[in-house]
Amino acid sequence: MTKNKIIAAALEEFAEHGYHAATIRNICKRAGVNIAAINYHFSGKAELYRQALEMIFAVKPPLPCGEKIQSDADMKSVMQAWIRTFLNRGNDKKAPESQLMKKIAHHEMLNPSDIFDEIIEVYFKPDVRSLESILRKGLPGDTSEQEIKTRVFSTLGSCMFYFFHGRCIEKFWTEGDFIEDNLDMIVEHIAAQSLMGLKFK
Amino acid sequence: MTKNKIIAAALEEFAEHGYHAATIRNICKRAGVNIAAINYHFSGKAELYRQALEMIFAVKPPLPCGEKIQSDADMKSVMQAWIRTFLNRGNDKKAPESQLMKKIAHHEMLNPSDIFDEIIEVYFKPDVRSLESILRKGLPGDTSEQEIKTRVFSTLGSCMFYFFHGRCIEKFWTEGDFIEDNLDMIVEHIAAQSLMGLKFK
DNA sequence: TAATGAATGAAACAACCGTTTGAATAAGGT
DNA sequence: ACCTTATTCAAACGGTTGTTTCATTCATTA
Repeated sequence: MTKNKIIAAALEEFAEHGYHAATIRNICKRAGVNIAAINYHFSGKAELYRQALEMIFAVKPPLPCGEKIQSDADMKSVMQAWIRTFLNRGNDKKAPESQLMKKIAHHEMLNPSDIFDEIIEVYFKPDVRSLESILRKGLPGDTSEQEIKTRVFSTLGSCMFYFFHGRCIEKFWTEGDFIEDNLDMIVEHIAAQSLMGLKFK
Repeated sequence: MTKNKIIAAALEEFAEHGYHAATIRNICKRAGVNIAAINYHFSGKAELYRQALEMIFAVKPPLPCGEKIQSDADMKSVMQAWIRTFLNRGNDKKAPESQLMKKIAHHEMLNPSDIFDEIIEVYFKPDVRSLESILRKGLPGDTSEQEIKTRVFSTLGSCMFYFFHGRCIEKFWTEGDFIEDNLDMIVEHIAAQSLMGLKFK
């Protein structure tokens, strides 16, 4: 199917260069189709991008929330599961397109298109709400909203750093894949920091 | 001075759109000069970008390191100072160009130019080393290098989240400037998480 | 087999990019 | 005043972008 070949090539091109810097000539060369195919199968570059994003963000493994937490041990394991699943979203060995999703998301984070607001709303915001619900399980009822937000952001920050800037880490210390080699320790450490001072109640 | 006007306009344009998407026609319109001035005063777009980056990354407030830490209280205050200064790098009210630096750094993080490796080396890596030296002051001598790195990255992650994605935070919960309104609490919270389980020795 | 609509292909389109040209102007020294 | 140099300007350059055109090929159905 020509349409699928184009979308697959487009995802690679958009992931590498972002929307503006990507060219339909490169996309067509990758896909092995004629340039005119873009305006035939889609109505143009913009619509191709929209459909490509719709496809890459279509499926996502669900993140655990705090609903069924009944103890401190639950809280710890659910938090670790949340972090692990979040990090895995951009590095799923069984799903090579996860890497493309991560790169495209990174481009969009810097240079948001009209579609991205919707993606944040549908794809990303529920995950943050899940994280929030986990933390609330361990926070006193009278905790200020600001403190809750700060805790959420700090956890999210650590995760997003590994999620987005993972490849940049190599520039500082390591040779090889630091994250993959130390994933268990990283997850445990972020979880421990996130749950610092918290007790199930 | 025409050259300065061009650089000032270029910094705004590069910050907003990144190197590739920025156009010299827009830069010249901003600066109120003719298009040919770019190739007269500089040798082209690339050299203009190089000089603009050299200017915006020229000065940076130094970050404290762990050298003179003598107690747990020192460790806490130095860590808080490090975090506060780091966050302030991209939000200095007394230096409006800090916002431009932050945006340009963000673009470079995604789409690194040849110059960026040098900037990381000269501008950014020493800061990470400072953070590392602070943490080492509270870690047992037999702590594994992996754990030290993980601690550094987690702290760095929280900071960089607020540094880079601060404006994106509003999309989730808040109206207004969450970071500025709650800076003290954020700094204290990140510091507390970072020093979790650490004791001066 | 003939006819119809979908899909592809080579070539050209206007618009924009960074860069260059060459003439016009401004500034400074003798 | 003059000459020399530095600076500005409008216009055009070649190249690349997304898009369009229109003839050709392919697949399907009658």
